[in-house]
Amino acid sequence: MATLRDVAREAGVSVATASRAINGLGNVTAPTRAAVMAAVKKLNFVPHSGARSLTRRKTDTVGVILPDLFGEFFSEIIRGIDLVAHESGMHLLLGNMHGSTHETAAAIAAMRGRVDGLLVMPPDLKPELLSDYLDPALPTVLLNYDAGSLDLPFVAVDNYRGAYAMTEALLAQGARQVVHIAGPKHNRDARDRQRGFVDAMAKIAKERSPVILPGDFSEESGEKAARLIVEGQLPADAVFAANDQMAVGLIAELARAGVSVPGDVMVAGFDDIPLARHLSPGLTTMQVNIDRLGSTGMMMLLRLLRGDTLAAASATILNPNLIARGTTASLPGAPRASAAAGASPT
Amino acid sequence: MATLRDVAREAGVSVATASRAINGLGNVTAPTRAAVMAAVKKLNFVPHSGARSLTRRKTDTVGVILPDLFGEFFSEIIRGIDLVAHESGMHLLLGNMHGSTHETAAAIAAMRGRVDGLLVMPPDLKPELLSDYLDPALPTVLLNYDAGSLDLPFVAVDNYRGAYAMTEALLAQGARQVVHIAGPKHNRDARDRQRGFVDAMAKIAKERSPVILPGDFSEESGEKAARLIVEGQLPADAVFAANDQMAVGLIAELARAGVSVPGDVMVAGFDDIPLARHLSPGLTTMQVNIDRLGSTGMMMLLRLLRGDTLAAASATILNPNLIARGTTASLPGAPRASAAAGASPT
DNA sequence: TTCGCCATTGTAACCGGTTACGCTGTTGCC
DNA sequence: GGCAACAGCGTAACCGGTTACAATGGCGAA
Repeated sequence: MATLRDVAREAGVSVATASRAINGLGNVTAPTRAAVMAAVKKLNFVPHSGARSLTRRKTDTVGVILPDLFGEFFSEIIRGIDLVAHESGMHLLLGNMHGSTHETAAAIAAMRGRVDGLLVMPPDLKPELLSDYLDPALPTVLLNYDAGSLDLPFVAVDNYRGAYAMTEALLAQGARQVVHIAGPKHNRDARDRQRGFVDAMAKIAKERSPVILPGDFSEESGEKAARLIVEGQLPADAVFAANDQMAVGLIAELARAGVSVPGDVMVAGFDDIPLARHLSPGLTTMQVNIDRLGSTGMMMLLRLLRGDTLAAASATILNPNLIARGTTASLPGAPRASAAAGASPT
Repeated sequence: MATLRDVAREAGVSVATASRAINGLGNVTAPTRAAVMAAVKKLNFVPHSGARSLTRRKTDTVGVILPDLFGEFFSEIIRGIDLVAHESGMHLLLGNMHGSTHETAAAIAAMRGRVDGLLVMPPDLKPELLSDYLDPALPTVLLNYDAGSLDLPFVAVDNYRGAYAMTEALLAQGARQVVHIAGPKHNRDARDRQRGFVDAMAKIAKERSPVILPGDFSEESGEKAARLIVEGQLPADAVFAANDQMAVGLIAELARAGVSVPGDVMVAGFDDIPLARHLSPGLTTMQVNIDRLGSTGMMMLLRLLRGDTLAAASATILNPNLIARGTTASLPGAPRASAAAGASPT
């Protein structure tokens, strides 16, 4: 592979001039530049980005560290990030912590010297640990994580409010026995959603103590919950799953057992994965514009890179909105929710 | 940020020794190593991967260039790649050609010096162009692209055979008027699938000339096709869409018009996106293990990086397999396809 | 004609690591 | 005791670019 020195020799100029000509700096005569460009073509020279970024102290790359790459959630985040990164000519270096704390540290360390900034989504990490791993000199934006005590900008979804609103809506729809299927214990989203559920129940339906089943965001945990209900061990006329995945499993298992949704049991999820609107009946859920999580985070990071100092105060909270569909539509006498996408129940 | 020289000074040794101690090379005394490590801790030193890879001429990173990041297809590919990349401690640098040929060149050029190898998926690029862009010195594996004349290893899905088999199955199921919704004209997958359809029709159902509607892999083109059928302009008792996305749109629109699937029209897709099994009735489709496309490609690339010279002959062709579900289940008298996932119709 | 200024170009230091090579001091052996 | 072999460590060159600074030369002004 040709290097800049090769090009310079071929064009009969110095490396400095060759570099200037290639990068379009002003002070190069037209004929000189032409000679350099000819040499570039001839030798098939492509600049070595690694070397360039070493001296420029700028890589035009942002590191993205996600807990996993499984499923659509992450795919959408990456797409959102890429959308705005691409506009500013930035590249994406993907790191994957594969769920392990140890790997998180490794992933972050491996980014040193290859990225200008970091987008990190650490759903089940303690803030203290996180600050140990992060390099304070490296602009960093947290995704879907309320930094809390940490002085870091972040963008997150208001899971609490979303869950609260969904619970409210179910009760307004006439549900009397609302069961919540929770997500993984250590997962922040899951915990916030559960809190929203509990608080809404406490506020609106004091007399009924909230029932919470354990889950782990997988279809299987939804199925498990369904079996409890089917076998009659758990009276329920509405189930609010902490994510759509579980709701899907739940519905499938209920269908197998001949339980009608929403006739016998209403079901609601959280996330609005594309599958949700394709089920029949459609799944009522909290729409989170996942790609906006990524694009907003990336925009914040770009501002940091430009030198704007975002205070921790500059956190962005995205509000999910309720999409009412068929799975919560039919309690007799209850107001019938619109099936139109984007419609809000209030 | 601390550099290696800082560490060396702090530990009272030379940079060479510091480097050796940190990298665990043999010839360093235990006390010396301990001193270096103490300095590393104290200064919070993290090696600068950019600099390291410059001299090592090795980046431990592979570049992944995809036509786009939209939808699950790419997400699954990335997941497959990451799966095996992660095992070998490799990082992923994502490039996105955003559909434009010009950007493809830019994306490939930007990888120079930041990656050890390349995984490229250029669905609508001419081989000649591709070879212009690619650096022959950089190990490269093509994804989902038959390199043809190019002397490059690749991994691809046998779209032709898959489409052929699906068409066969529809006819065996009793269909008489099979319509194919094609994908984008310039897309290789789409063209191969169309060829498979045409050839199967020619072979098995000579008398019926194959009907082909244009499409672009989007749900909308499926809906458009549905409207043609509903309005009676196009007699059809079976539709084979070139991908699941279009099949989904088709089914939704047919449902709105009150056309029964599979009662009035059978429907089949291609890809087996997760949504497919969640529709009711389930969508019959050709299962492509998309993640395997990525993981297989990555494994081939790793072999190249290890120095094995794969001849172009080492291409891998993945065979899709037919998943029969509800949307092709009900022509009277026809053998009823099993709804079990993974079942083959023969 | 001579001087100074400016535009163009070259020399060389540097980014932050790795590593070939050489130096030193110990140890083993005759 | 003398010498070779060798382990541990340091010096400095290098990876492939960028860029501060100096050198050169052409031009207009005095």
